[in-house]
Amino acid sequence: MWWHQHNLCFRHPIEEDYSSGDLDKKVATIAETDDSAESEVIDSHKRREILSRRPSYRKILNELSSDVPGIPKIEEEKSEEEGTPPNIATMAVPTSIYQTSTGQYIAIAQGGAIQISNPGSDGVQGLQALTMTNSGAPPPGATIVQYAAQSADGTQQFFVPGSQVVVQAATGDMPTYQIRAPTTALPQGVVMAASPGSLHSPQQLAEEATRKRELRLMKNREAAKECRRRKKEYVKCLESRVAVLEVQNKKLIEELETLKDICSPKTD
DNA sequence: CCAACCTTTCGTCACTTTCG
DNA sequence: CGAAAGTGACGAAAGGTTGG
Repeated sequence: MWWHQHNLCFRHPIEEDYSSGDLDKKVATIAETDDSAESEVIDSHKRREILSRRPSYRKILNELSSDVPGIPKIEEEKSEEEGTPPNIATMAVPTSIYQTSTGQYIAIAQGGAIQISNPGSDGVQGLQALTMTNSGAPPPGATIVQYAAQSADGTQQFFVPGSQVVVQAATGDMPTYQIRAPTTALPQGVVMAASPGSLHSPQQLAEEATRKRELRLMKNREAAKECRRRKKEYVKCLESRVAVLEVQNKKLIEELETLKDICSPKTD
């Protein structure tokens, strides 16, 4: 059965119909019916070693666009790196704005409201409002705030100066953010995560490892989304280029026929 | 109506490429 | 050179389609 999978997977991605998902399905079905999982992994590795990669979609499309003026380039996203994102400006007088290690912005207003924005999002869902459940003195434990995040489910941790540490305490559809008292004071505006050197117990190390894994998975999830978006854009670009070339080809054929008629008029 | 099949979308892993 | 980003492959899940 492996020959089948090899044949499928060795097809160059550009040659495939991206809108069709049955290829994945067929491969999956083949994998499921194979009773040797170990050989599958080994074979998968061999196949990947043999597979040659081609440049990224962004690179290909940008090369295409440099050749053909009509094709737009895929722009690098810069908004998250150039100061406060636009949607932050709509907030109600935040006293502090922080950026997490994953690029999210967190603003804490004087009234205790917390807003989290995802700079990479489309702006509609990028801003989420949180309301702290305590407005006075914090309890000995933690203040739990919740928000309905559509994309972020990785664990994050960052410090809020003067009083608290914000920890994303749970993963899943409804992550929980906890505002905790920090063990040490941090300077204003510093955003940092717990470093391995500051951890002591095996449990803390395990939590740190879990946090890192969640962060990595979240980043990879977002990267995969972005990659698929670029791939779609790339395919659209190719399709439009095909359409343009077909029109050009048709015109050239017509022109050729006209010239033929002129050069060799019929003698009837 | 429902089971079987198809299509699409998404998360994850493993690996490659890019960047500082 | 290591970290981060990008991407192909894979599997799962959900929704759509179709024939009995």
